[in-house]
Amino acid sequence: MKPLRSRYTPTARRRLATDLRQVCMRISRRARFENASELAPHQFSTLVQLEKGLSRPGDIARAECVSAPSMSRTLNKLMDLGFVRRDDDPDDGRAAVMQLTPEGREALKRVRRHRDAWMSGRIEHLTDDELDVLSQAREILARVVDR
Amino acid sequence: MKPLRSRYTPTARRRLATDLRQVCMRISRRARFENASELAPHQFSTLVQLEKGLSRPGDIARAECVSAPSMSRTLNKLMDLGFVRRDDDPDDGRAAVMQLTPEGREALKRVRRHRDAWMSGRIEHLTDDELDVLSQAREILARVVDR
DNA sequence: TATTGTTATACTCTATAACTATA
DNA sequence: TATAGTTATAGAGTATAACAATA
Repeated sequence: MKPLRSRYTPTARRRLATDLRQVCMRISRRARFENASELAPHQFSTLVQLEKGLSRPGDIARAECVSAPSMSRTLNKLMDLGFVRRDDDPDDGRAAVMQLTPEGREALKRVRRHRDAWMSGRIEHLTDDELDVLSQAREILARVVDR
Repeated sequence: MKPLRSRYTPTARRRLATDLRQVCMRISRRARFENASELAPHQFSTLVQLEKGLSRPGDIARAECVSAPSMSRTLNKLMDLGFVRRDDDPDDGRAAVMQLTPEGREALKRVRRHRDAWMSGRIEHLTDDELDVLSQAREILARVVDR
């Protein structure tokens, strides 16, 4: 809860917000560039939706905020790459059931491994005190981004 | 400097790196969605290069890792929007000198203001102790991303 | 008649190759 | 001959509209 009197003025809070946003966006950009050739951004995030358990093309399109025809095309491409499998829904003749193949899971793992390796290299040289700060920050930021 | 004995095992460090990367990418993604209709990503980052002082189309293309024709097209669009101005280089008849217009600066400011407003809303409710952690984390992360 | 998904078509961003103008 | 930039053309992702099949 925000106390009535805070050491942080509105200006200081705004400044902190700006700095945090910028540094997060720069980290994100750099991490994304690692192994960027493995999967295009829309392909990666589509695989993530499948990993989360979404299986219907329409649901995935809505989750990714793209049109149904775009998702149709993306899923076709991912099937060509062998990362996604399509089956007919036994309960609804109109619907399709998409799922990750083992190769698709491996592709996700490879991309994440590269990104994580880059980030690990960044924090490698930090002191325990600095790691303590980042460890607490991780928890606060995770809480804050979701609410 | 990394001490010889650390409370952080290699596994704990890897876990921290992964968590930090993920939360930064999620914050980045959400912030980017704020006012996403104002400028496309490639337009925004091109304006940022001009803001940094780059003026030659070729230099900007290299900085953005896109081809010269792509940058040519992007700059034409930004000129149509009134965000960028083009002059001939007086010293080199082949070259062009691009610069931000006041409208271009305003557009950058608007996008950043929306993103910052989103981030400010996220940290608004935090306690002073939590803000202290984030304030220290901001400094550590900024140092770490550049090196 | 509504819903799921694809096909048809067009627009944008990207690239490579070819071109113009200048150094 | 090399460099700066544009034009020509093609490939990929996106959208809307129209369509097929099923509920």
